Parts: sequence; structure tokens; C-alpha cells
Amino acid sequence: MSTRESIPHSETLRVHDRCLCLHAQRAARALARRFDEAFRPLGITSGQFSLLMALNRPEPPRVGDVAAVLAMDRTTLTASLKPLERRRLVVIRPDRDDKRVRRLALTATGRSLLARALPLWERTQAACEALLGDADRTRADLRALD
Amino acid sequence: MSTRESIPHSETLRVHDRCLCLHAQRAARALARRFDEAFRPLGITSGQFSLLMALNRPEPPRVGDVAAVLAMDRTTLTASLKPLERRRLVVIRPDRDDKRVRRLALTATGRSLLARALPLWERTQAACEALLGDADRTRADLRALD
DNA sequence: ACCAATTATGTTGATATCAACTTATTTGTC
DNA sequence: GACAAATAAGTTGATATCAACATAATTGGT
Repeated sequence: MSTRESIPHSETLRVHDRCLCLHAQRAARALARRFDEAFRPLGITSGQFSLLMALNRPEPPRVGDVAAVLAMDRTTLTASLKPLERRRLVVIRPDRDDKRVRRLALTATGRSLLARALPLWERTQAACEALLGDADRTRADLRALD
Repeated sequence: MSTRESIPHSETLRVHDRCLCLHAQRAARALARRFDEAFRPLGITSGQFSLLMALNRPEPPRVGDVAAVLAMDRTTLTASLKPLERRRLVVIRPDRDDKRVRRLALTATGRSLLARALPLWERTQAACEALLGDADRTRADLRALD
């Protein structure tokens, strides 16, 4: 392999400093760890919290709806539901009218767990916002990327 | 279960709109998908690109160094190296002085692949920056979170 | 009513993620 | 020099992520 085919280290540093994908991954991993830790006493992760929260609606949403809300792959969602279903936090029921559709609903246990998780979220969220100059601006930027 | 134990839907909406963890996860997933797609012709993912780039240094870094740079769990890194090692893009060698330490180095093939990936990164990065008003500000915000 | 296109979802296989635990080596203190 | 503490890294088991492929039900055009 000739030298022509490799990248100088200076270029590596430039990519490393600027790559939005890497910056977003690092921030996402760091935030996930922080929230995971906060929710640990309840035995759920940050992702499971977001998912349970997305299911807390008057009308049980469909799989596709939830995937869209979380900007998550549909098949990832199917997999993520498994442990929650096993723990009886979520029930999956066929739709009344459309037999293709499955409705995702919190159980009473799930709702109760979510209620206990909320104050933990508040605390952690406040701690994270404190790291930012303008959390609303950051949220707007993040939204622009998805 | 009593009603006292559940969260009103309005509260759910507030959490959903404000949660930094969810916003970061969504943005990270969206960016990863975008870069994954760009790198697909080369058979690597966005995460593998970042990892290979992190190894492109004059002195082969140690496992712990790379994990710190990527803000990634050390054991995640060990797992992520496996497919790259299998494809002979990376070699893992014991350190000369400290027998606990393993040095991670790109192979000639790895360096060459990275060089071919760089223009794809440039294009995708530019497209993502175009979504933001001020990419430097966004990067600074993301850095504040990790 | 038929049937092709579309829609909603699931399954499989590979990789990524992290906590908990384990092993091997080095360092520092006496 | 012995040995406890600290350091570097790996393994296991659970969950998360997504592409590729597969299935079943609905819709729309004729």
C-alpha cells in the first residue's frame, strides 16, 4: 500500500473535532449513562423510560406511531418491547378494526413504575440542563438533526 | 392500582418535549443512519469509521485511550474491535513494556479503507452541517454534555 | 369481486452497548 | 523482596440497533 492511500494525522484530528455524528454519539452515550444510573433503583434504563413514557397516552398507540415518535427503527422497537412485556409493564393487543395493527398499552404496574420514575427524571434532567447555557437552543439544534 | 400512581398525559408531553436524553438519542440515531448509509458502499458503519479514525495516529493507542476519546465503554470497544480485526483492518499487539497493555493499530488495508471513506464523510458532514444554523455552537453544546 | 400495490408488523443475524465479574500485571509501601 | 492496592483489559449475559427478508391484512383500481 502506498502512502498516497493514507490520511495524515492532522486530517484525523480535524475529522475528530468536527464530526457531528461522533459528537452526537458521545453526548448520547454520556446522557444515557447518566439517566441509566438515575433509573437504576427502578430497574429500567433511559431508553425504557422514554419508551414507557411514549406509551402513556389516552389511546394505546400503534407500533409504527411509537417508532416514529422515538425516531427509532420499527424492528428495534419490537425487540425493546420484549423485556417490558415479560415484566408485565406493557401489554400488546391486536387492534379492533385493523388486524395488522397491534396496540401498545401500559399496564397498571407500568403506569405506577413510570410515576415513580418521574421525580428521578426531573432531578437528572435539571442536572443536565445545568450543563448547558441555553437548553432550549440545544434541543432545537438536536431536533434539526433528526 | 389507584389513579394517584399514574401520570397525566399532559405531563408525558412535557417530558417528551424537554428530555435531553431522548433528544440526544434521536439525533444520534438519525445521524448514525445518515452516515451509515454514506459508508455502506465500503461496508463500514459510522461507528466503525469513528473507531478506525481514532486509531489513525503515529503511535498505536491503547484500548483505554481510545475508549476515552470516543466516550465509549471499554468493554464496548473490545467488542467493536472484533469485526474489524476479523476483516484485517485492525491489528492488536501487546505493548512492549507493559504486558497488561494492548496497542491498537490500523493495517495497510485499514488505512486505505479510511482514505476512501474520507470523501464520503466530507459530503455527509457538509449535508448535516447545512441543517444547523451554527454547527460550531451545536458541537460546543454536545461537548458540554459528555 | 378480483388482484396488484401498499401498509403494518415480525424474524433473523450481525453488531453495539453496558454492568458485573474475572484475570493478569504493575506500583507503592513496608 | 513480599504483598496489598491500583491499573489494563477480557468475558458473560442482557438489551439495543438496524438491514434484509418474510407474512398477513387492507386499499384501490378495474
